[in-house]
Formats: sequence, C-alpha cells, structure tokens
Amino acid sequence: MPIACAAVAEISNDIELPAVSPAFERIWAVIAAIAPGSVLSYGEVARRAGLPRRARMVAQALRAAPDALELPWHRVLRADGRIAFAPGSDDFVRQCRRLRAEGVEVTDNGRVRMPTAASSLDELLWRP
DNA sequence: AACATGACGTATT
DNA sequence: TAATACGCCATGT
Repeated sequence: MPIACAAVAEISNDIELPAVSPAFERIWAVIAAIAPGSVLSYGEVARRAGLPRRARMVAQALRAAPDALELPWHRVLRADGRIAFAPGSDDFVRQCRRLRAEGVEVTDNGRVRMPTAASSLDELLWRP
C-alpha cells in the first residue's frame, strides 16, 4: 500500500466522522500522492481514483477533507489550469501563495501551465 | 419526483 | 484566450 494511502487510511480511521465515503478516501489518497511542485486537474484526480466523470465529487471530497489530513489541496486545479476559487477571494490568494511557495508558476489571473500529453511524453523520452 | 447548486469538463464560436 | 452552452454527478430542498 502506497505511503500516502496508508496515511489517509490511518488518519481517517482516527478521525471519526459520519461514515466517510470510501470514494472520498480514494480521492484523498490520490491528492495526498501529488508530488510537490506538480499539479493535477479535478478530472484527472477523479480518473486516478477510479471515478471517471466525477470531477465535481473531487471538489466535494476536498470540502469535506478533515484538516488533520493536511492534504496538498492547492495542487488541484481546473482542467484549463485555472484556480477554481473566485479570483481575488481569500482562498484564491492562499492557493496562489502555496503554489508559488513550491516553485509553481502562477500568472496574475491565477493560471498554471498544465502538463499536456505531448509535454509529458517529451519529459519521459528526452530525460537523459 | 423535481429542481437548484457546486473548489468541474468539453465543445463550439 | 475568452465567453457561452450544455453535460455530468452527488447532495440538499
């Protein structure tokens, strides 16, 4: 079992709340596994959690996530690379800060260059 | 059962 | 790139 999964499992067992959905736990595990400095879209998180077409559920899972999990929620963006929160809102600003703090380029509009299929492939193939 | 609401996605213009 | 429209899916009324 991946470390991130174990952490989520342990903590979410610890925290007793209204019977946390197993789907939420899988989503949390995927988010916990996002490497610092990289980002994922809501839809991609859903797919990796085995829940295709359930991007909105990822949003729910994030809202419901216990603080104790300390998920890297700031690494989850919309599919077009924009921050999901309303521009200028506190959450929006917080997310910008946290992303920049780990080296992610964020435009003033709150947009991040998302990895394209091509760029990811280049990463793999051109790596020395 | 019907409708509104979201930290969403995709296609189209 | 931006605006719009529509699709999707869980929840709450």
